[in-house]
Formats: sequence, C-alpha cells, structure tokens
Amino acid sequence: MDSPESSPPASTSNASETAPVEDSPVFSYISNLSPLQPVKSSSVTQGFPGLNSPPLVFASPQLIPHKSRAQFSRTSFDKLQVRLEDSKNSVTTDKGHGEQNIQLNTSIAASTEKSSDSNSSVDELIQSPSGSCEQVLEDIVNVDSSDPNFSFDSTIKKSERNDQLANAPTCSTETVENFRHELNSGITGELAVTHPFTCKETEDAQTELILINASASEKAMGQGDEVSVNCSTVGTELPANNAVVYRSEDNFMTELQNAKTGQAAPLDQSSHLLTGSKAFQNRGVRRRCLQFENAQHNIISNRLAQDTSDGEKPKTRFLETPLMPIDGKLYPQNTLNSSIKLPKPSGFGLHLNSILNTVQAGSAATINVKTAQWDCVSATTDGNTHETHACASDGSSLSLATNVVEPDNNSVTLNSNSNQSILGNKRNTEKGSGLEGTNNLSPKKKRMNTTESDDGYKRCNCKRSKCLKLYCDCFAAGIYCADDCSCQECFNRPDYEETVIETRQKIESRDPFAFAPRVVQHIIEQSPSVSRGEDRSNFTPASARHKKGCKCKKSMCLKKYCECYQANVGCSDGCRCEGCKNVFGQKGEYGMAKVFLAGEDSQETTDDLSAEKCEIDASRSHTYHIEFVNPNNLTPLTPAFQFPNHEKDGSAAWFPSGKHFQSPESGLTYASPYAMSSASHNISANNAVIPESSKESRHGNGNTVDELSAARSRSSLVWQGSPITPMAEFSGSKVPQEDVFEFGLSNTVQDDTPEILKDSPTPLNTVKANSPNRKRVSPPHGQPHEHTSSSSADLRIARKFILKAVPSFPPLTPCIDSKTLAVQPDSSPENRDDNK
DNA sequence: GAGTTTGAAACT
DNA sequence: CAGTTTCAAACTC
Repeated sequence: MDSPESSPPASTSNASETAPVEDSPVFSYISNLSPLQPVKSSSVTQGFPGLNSPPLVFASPQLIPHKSRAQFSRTSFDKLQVRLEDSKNSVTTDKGHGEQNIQLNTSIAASTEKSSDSNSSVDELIQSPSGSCEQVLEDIVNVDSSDPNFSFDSTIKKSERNDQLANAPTCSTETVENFRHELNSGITGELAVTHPFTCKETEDAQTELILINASASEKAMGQGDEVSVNCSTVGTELPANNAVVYRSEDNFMTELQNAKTGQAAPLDQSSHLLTGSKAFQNRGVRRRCLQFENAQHNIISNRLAQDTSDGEKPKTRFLETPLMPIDGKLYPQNTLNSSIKLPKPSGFGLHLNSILNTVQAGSAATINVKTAQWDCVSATTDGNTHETHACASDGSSLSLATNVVEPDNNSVTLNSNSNQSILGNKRNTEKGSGLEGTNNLSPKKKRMNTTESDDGYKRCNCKRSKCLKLYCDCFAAGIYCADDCSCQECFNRPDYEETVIETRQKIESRDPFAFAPRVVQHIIEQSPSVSRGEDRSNFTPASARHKKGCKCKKSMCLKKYCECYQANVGCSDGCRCEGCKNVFGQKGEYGMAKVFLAGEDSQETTDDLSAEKCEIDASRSHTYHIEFVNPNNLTPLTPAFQFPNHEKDGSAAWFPSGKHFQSPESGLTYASPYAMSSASHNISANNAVIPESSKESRHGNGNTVDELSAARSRSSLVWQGSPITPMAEFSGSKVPQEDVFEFGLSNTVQDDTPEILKDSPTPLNTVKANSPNRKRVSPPHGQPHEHTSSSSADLRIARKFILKAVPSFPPLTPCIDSKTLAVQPDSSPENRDDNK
C-alpha cells in the first residue's frame, strides 16, 4: 500500500507532468497504488515517502550521546539528517500540523547539518507547492495550543498521527532556501531542532538539550540561542510535553523567519514561556556545563557567544545571559538538584554528572533529577526552577520524591526558586554584588545563607582554596560560585572556566569519582497507595548511602560534620566512623539490610540493628556486601536521582531501616543502583541530575497515579535520551547526572514486572537489578497501581527504550570503587545487556 | 562575629 | 595505605 516506492512521485498529479513515465503501465499502476496525494510530488519522490519516520526523528536526537553532544560531529548530524529527511519526506506527503511542524523542523535541522548538501531536504520542502513556511509555522503554533494531547510519547505516536494529518503546508522554495542559508550560517539550527524533542521527553534530556542548544547557540549566535532557550522555557513552563516541543520548534521557526525578514520576532507563545524561565535556563546551562565536562566546553563557547551576542540578542534569549553558575541552578544543577539539585549542590552528590547528577543538571540535568514532577522538572531547565516545580508537582515521579528525605534542604531550596533564579543571574556579576543582598539577614539566616542559598544551592565561603578544590562545595558540586557566595579569590566562575575545567580534570585524574555525587541513592518504589498519597508513612522514598563513607570520630554521625548525616543518609559499611549513631541508618544497618535483602539471615539482621551485628551479617553475606555495601558502588546510583541541588535531600533517603533495601533481588537491586550510578557517571552530571526535590519529592510521593504514569512514560523517553549521552564517552568521573537519573527511571520502567509496580511499595518491587553487574533500576517513585494496566504499557515502552539505552551506556566508574579500579568493567554496557 | 571543633580533602 | 596538614563547614559562645 504505502510502499515507499510506489507512493511517491508517481502521485497522480505528477503523473501528468512526467509524460514518458506516465505512459508506462507500470507507472500508472504505481500511481494508482499510491494513496498519497501528490501535493508535493517532486519532493516526495526524492525522499522516501513511504518511510514514515517521524518517530525516528524524535528518537534520533535522543540517541545522540552526551558526549556526542559536545562534539556532535557532523557524522552524527548526517545520520540525523537521514532520519530527518526520511521523516520529512513522510511528513511532507503526509500531513498534520503537528507533524508538519516537526517535519519542518527536522528538515531544517537536516538542512543545516548538511548545509551545503542539505539542500535536498530543503528542496523537498520547497517543492511542496502549497503553503508557505509562515503558514506552516502558524499552523504549528495552532497545533501546539490545540494539541494538548501531544506528549513525549507522542513522538512515537506522531507517526501514527501522520495518518490523520492532511494538507501539510509546504514552504516556498524561497523561504526554504532562506532558511537554509540561515541554518548554514549557524549549525546551531540543527541542534536546536533536536532539542525540542528531547526536551519533551525528559528533563534530563532537556538539560542535555540545553547544553546542546547552548553550544549550538554559541555557534549560531542568534538563532540557535533562542531556540535552545525556547526549549528550556518550554520545558519548564509547559507541563505538557507536546506543547513544549512544538513551541520550541515554533520559536525556532519563528526565529528563523525573523532572521530572514530581519525582524525581531516576537516570540509568540514561546516568548512568554521564555520570559519566565530565561534566567533559570541560563543558569541551568551553566551549571550543567560545570557538571558535565562535555558541557563545559559548550558552555565556554556559549559564553563567548554570549559575550559577543549579548548586545545583539533579542529579548528571548536566555542563552545570552551568561550561564549563571547558578545558584539557581540549573537544574541540574540544579535546581533540580541543584546542580543539579538544586538546592544546592551540596557538595555531596551534586556533582554535575549527575545532572540533573544529579541534572538538571544541569545539569548539570540534568535536572534532575528531577516528574509529574517531571513536568515541572522538565519544564524548568534551571536547577532552581526544577526544584520548585518538582516540589510543586511533587515530583512525582521520580525518584525525586524518593530522594527527598530531609526537610532541610527541601524547604529551603524549593521555596525560593524564583528568587534564586534571580540570584543566579547575579552570579554573572561578581560575587561581591551578590552577597550584599543576603548579608542583610540575621545571623542565623546569614549562616544558613552562607552555606545555602534560598534556592538550596550552596554558597561557599572559601578563603584559600580559591574555590578550585573540593573543599569548596560549589566546586565540588560542579557548579560555579554564585554571587552570593562569600568566597575570596574565587576562580570558580565562568570567567575562569578554563581554569575550573583544568582543575576539575586534575582532580578527576586523581579520583575519577571526585565529582560524582557523594551520596548514592537507592530508590525504592512506593506502594501504589503511597503514590496516591494515601499512606506516606509507608512510603520508602529511597535509600541512599554516602559513596565514600564518613570517618567521623567525635560527632557520632549525628552532626553535619558527618557527610552521611548531612546528606540524610545512613552510614554504610563503607564508613569508618566510630560510634556511629546516624539516625538515618547506622553503619551496621546498611550491611544488614543487604543481608536481609539477600534473604539470608534476614531475621537476624533485621532484629538486631546493632552495628556489630550488622557488620557480622554483612561479613556473612560477603557477596552482598561487595555489591551493596560498597559505598562506591552506591554512589553511582545517587547521581541519577540526585539533583544537583540537594544532594542531601535528594539523596536523602529514608532509611527507616535497612529493610528498605531488601528485595528478593536485593542484591541485584543494590547492584543495579550501582550500575545506574555508573551509568550516571557516564553522564558526568544530573545531574543534576536528577531533579530532586527532597521535600517535594515527599509530596511528590503522593503524586497521583497519572503523574506517575506520566513520569514513567517520560522516564522511558528520558531514557532514550540517555542513550544520547554516551556514558562511555565520559571519562569515568564525568557522568551527566541527568542521564543517570534517566537511567534510573528507565530502569525502573525496565523492570519487566509491572507487577512489581502493582505490588506493594516494597523496595523490592521497585528495583530490579538485572545484571549481575548490579545494574539497578530505580523505579519511579510511585507507581500507581491504579494505572497498572496502563503502566504496564508504559513499562513496555520504557523497556524498549531502556534496552536501547543500556547498551549505549558506557561502563560507569561508580560501580567500582574509585580506589579499586576494577569496577568499571561491570558497568560496561554488556553487563547491562545482561540485565535485560 | 569570633573562635573552636570537626572531618574531608589534600598532601607527604 | 597511613599519617599529617590544610581547609572550610559546622558548631559554640
């Protein structure tokens, strides 16, 4: 029917034109067969009309690994182009506004990529007689507003929609060419195009996208920036994934048009979105960059671009604004996390990697961390926003909620997101200025402020380290110092990006995991009821452990001197603390929990919490220990969930008892987290990874099933994005948190057993570690049982993504102790595959 | 706000 | 790997 071949060119209208061919019976036959209208016959012919690849288009961006983002070689683009073109072709023939929009974008992107070569794709568009680009754009806009339904998933669905779509407007050749030229001028266009897609799907993805955008924008100067901005804004503001995507695209299109016309384009829908989130986004970008080394380069370039472009850029550009180190976070840095987590990246966990380590962040994604909340998260690119959103929405989904344990970070960080964002902007300026405002506070407040910003981001007070050592929480979190930091001789600023990067590299050379989130979270799924908010008490947000463990001797792990305590996580066997009385979980408990999970001696361990006993148990279950106990292993996990901002919060897992850990597969589960973390490493960030909203997460726990389901779907999508970030590419330490986060989500999704979700909130369900390697999957917070049926579908989807993604992830260092290098092999993609 | 305590990071 | 020093946060007054 649709056979690509037949449909195409032959279309009836064309047939008349091609006299010779027409005559042939074959031709007529073909023409008859083709269902497609010959609107753009010529164009269609060129492409592969038969192939409907809209999905591919969406997918492709995601597939691109993080690293690739930074590098984003032409080859990758070419590939994308191919897909895009294919999709384009299909689209052009096809139809639908939404689709059309997408197609246009893709086509544009493709054209940009190819630049010279790309024309073909453009040409196709041009060929289409009917509409003008403007029309198309308008249509798109309409679609956006109109089509709420569009969702990330929609990307996949889009193909389906294509059928529905009809009357695709086409761009005039002139307009197309103009676009082409513009695009050629800046490669960014391509990137921008890709963004939207990713943005939709996941926060992490967004963060990544953001980075990409930034880079692109840098290159492109004007257009690209705007586009990226749009995406970010869209993500933040729009709950609906669909809307986001389209809008971003629309903006992009509009910008392009504007560029053509030379008019300052008012950003229609997108514009308003942008306004809200601009600052955040910028911040987010920067933070993330920090978190992600890869991103860093991008950031740098961005800066340059920004500097150059500042004057030029239109109102909408977020990028123009220097990426703030963010207090606010980028989410990933977020915000979500502050770096990822927003809140602040406390030193722990923030690390960029995660992206989103945490984030958002982004980054660092990362983010994020970082879903109902996802929506929120996704919506806000910045770490700050992320958090807030997450909180508000509750974080639904994700682990974020689980992560949250402690109120401290949560409350603080979450509340002031808006303010923070503002602060973040200030950061660009010199510190001094920023501090002033905060200083006015009372001593107590001052103190709080000194360490944390309202946003939840940490503020350092370094005097001698120049904020280039891990002593500096900001630096350790992979974020730039904010204006409100009280540091002296600070070099941890965008102005010294190179220095920062170099220093980071040095430190990483020493300890690849130095910037990895310190707290590894173990997410446990909530019971459905919990997810509903019915019974939170039962909810076990997540278990987390400090990656390296503490060495407290006098504080008994009851004060913030203790990193474990500070992160609201229990001490693990990896801790060398003396007299541990950590309220979040004592040393022995963790090991015991493991044992318990293992199913061996569970009673013993559970019964006796004494550290000694635990230790003993742990010793018994030697194997388990290795996987679970090893703090290092754990660390990897955290990144995923953690948000840059709050390591603590995000990481903060409740350990009501070691029991959480248990799962029949306990061993696996733990391990899995590990794996995840490792994956996260790849990311380097999520960051901010991950959006964490400690408090919010709690609230989020209560998320409605719908949210959860949505989160799942997102997660799955995110996951796809994760593949984009090639874990392998990253040096061990660098892992986009966001990715990690995603990974975790995906993992949860992955769990084959939707049943699990259905089942009790028991952690077991939530996590399944497939791989021997310990890859673990962090489940989305709560899985709404209600949706179980639907969820199952979601899960399926997620799995698909996961599978794809898994291979992509490079072995993450986290799995292995930093000290013991051996680990990485485990994280290798292969192992992951095994998990499947 | 100054000083002390604490433990991580950095160094040897 | 262990010991020491440096550093900055946490804490106390």
